[in-house]
Amino acid sequence: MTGKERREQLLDVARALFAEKGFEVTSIEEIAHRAGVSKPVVYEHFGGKEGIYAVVVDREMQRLMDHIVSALSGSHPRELLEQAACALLDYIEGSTDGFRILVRDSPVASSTGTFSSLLNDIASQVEHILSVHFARQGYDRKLAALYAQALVGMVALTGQWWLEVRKPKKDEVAAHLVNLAWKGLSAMDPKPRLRTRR
Amino acid sequence: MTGKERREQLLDVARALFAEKGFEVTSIEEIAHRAGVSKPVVYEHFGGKEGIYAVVVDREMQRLMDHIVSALSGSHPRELLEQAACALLDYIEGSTDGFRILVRDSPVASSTGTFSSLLNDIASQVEHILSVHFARQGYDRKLAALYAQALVGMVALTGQWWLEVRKPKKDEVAAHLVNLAWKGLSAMDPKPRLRTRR
DNA sequence: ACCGTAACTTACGCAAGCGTAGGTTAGGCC
DNA sequence: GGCCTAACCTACGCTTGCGTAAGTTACGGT
Repeated sequence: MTGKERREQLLDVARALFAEKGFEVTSIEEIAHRAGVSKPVVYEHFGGKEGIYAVVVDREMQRLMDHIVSALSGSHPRELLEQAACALLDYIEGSTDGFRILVRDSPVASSTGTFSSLLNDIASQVEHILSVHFARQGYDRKLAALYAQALVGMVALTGQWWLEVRKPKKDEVAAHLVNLAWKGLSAMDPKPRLRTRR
Repeated sequence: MTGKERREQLLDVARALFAEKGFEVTSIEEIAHRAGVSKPVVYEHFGGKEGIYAVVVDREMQRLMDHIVSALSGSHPRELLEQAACALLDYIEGSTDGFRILVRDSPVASSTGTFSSLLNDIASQVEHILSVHFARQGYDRKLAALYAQALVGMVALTGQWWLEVRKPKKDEVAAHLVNLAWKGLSAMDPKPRLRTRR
């Protein structure tokens, strides 16, 4: 097997293991073993555990960001919200393991002292979008950060839950999330539908 | 130092360490050392790492639940929401370390295979409350689970974020969360105020 | 046919950390 | 005063898992 191939295979195996057991508990030996290879091969390619983990996380972040950014085509915030929610659920469905990894906290991230979750990066993207909307509506821009966290938390935890139960269908989940975020509990649509989708 | 005292002290130390570094990374030796005592003392009291962790988590869950349950006095769902949000933020403020622990995933929890976070227990409480409201409004009760996850995720991630930035003030954060959940982005109050609080 | 390199191996050194065995202090109780 | 027990210690065995050193196969180019 060529170097490139092996490298990709190792990344696949590692992603699955990190998703299943977390960073600390996963051992390099296990990664190597499951790839049908011996330990030093992993060191050859990635230099160590942090190394391979970093690559896995980086790729997954990239993947997720691409997914979401390319989905945002609308101008109205409600459309954007809908598209973002759909994109995230698509990502969760398509890269379940990756999502599981992103949701756990990173190993060294706590060394920064600050709130670790990688969802923070996403939240700050959302914050920018919201900030524009807020300015237009006359709300305090400072509050965009708060609402961004709230929205991201809403979608992320629901996504994590949906990952297990897989019911109702994805589009329906997205429609309800948008429904809640946009209209609120007081004025919810009993049977919300997606508007921009497909 | 008497047995009871030592036990409590060890629990305090362990809570702080688990919050700071997570379960895997925290060692019994470190707990013992920081308590100014040697390893076997910890084993004497708790039998092992899982043992002391279990007690810490159990206490913290209890504490959180008590906090929230005792705060719920209203009848209108909006009041309940407001009270719950306030209670959670109070808890976060008062037991920062405990909240950090509850938010991380538990060590053996992934062995169950199912979605690990302890927030799930809270979500199912919320689900019951929502379910009543949904029935009254003619919504599909099956959807209460989804909306419960969404609401819990919203408050939890915002709480985690607020833990770091500590701004704006707690009551204000609660007011905005209720604002978003109740009225939605489309009809938000620019300067929401708490209604039931104090 | 020969050499070099790329892919991979076995085998080891080493540190961290769990859990335990056995011994030591000290204070209450008869 | 002698004894028992509760609280604690030092010291050890053992496993796991990281990272590395040195050797082996196989294939392509000259």
